[in-house]
Amino acid sequence: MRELTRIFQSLSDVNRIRILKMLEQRPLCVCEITSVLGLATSTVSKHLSILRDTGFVVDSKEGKWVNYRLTDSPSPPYINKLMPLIKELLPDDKVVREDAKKVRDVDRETICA
Amino acid sequence: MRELTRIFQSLSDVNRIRILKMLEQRPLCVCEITSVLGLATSTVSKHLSILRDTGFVVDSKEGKWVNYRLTDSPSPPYINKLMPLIKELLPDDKVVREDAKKVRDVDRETICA
DNA sequence: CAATCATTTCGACCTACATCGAAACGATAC
DNA sequence: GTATCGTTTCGATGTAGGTCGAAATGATTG
Repeated sequence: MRELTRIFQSLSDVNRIRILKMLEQRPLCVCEITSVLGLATSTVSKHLSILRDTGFVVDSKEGKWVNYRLTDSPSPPYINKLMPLIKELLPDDKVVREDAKKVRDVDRETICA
Repeated sequence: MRELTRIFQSLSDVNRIRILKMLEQRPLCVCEITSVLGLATSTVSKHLSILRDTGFVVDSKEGKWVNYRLTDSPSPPYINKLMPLIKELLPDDKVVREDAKKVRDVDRETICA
C-alpha cells in the first residue's frame, strides 16, 4: 500500500508530469529537460531520481550524458497500469504542447554549455 | 494539469486509499471511518473533504449523519479513468482486508457515542 | 428553546517536499 | 594528469500537508 501511495505521490507534481509527457517523444538527458522546464539542474535530477525510484523511467549512460527514458513494458506492478493512463491524459494541454515543441527543437550540444 | 496533479496527490496518502477501499463495500459516515482508521474525527473529515473536492466521493445527509460514498459513473474527467483502476488494485492487501472486516462489523449507533 | 450529537472549521505543531546554490563525483578531452 | 562538462549529492530555506484538540456549526431530540 505504501508503495502505491509513493507512486501516486511521484505523479503529484506538475514538473514530473511534464517530464513524463516529454519522454513520450524520445529519451532526454538532464540538461535538455532542465532547459525546457527552466529549473535548476539539481532540481531536475531530483525529480528524475524520484521517477526512477518508482519505476516510471530508467536511465542509461551515453558518454558524458545520462539519458532518461520511459520504462518500457513489461513495467513494474502498478506502473504497467498507470503508464498507459498517463499517455492518454492531457492530449490537448497547452503546457504539454509547448514542451513538446521545445523538445523537438532542443539540441543538447547547443544548450548544455 | 494542476487538476490532474491534485487528483494524484489526493491518492498519495495511505489513509485516503484505505477510505476509498472501505467505501467500495458501502457508504459510511464519518464516525464509522474514524472508528476503523483510529484517527481524530477532524482528521478524517479533512481527508473526506479532499476526496470530495477531487471528485472521488460524494456526501449526503441522513439525519444527524453525513454519509460518504464513491462517486458513481459517469464520474468527472480523470476520476472515471482512475476509479476502476483503484478498484482492481490491492486485492490482497492485509490492511485493506482487515479494514473490510471492521466495516462489516461496525455499527454506527454503537460506536458513535 | 435548551441540550445533545455528528460533523466541520480553526489554530497549532511537526514532518515532508520542492527548490536553489555550492560542493562532490565521474567521465571525457586536451 | 589536469581541466572541463554533465550529473548527483548536500545543506539550507520556504512552503505544503497530516495530525490533533478545541471551538464553531447545524440538525435532531427532549
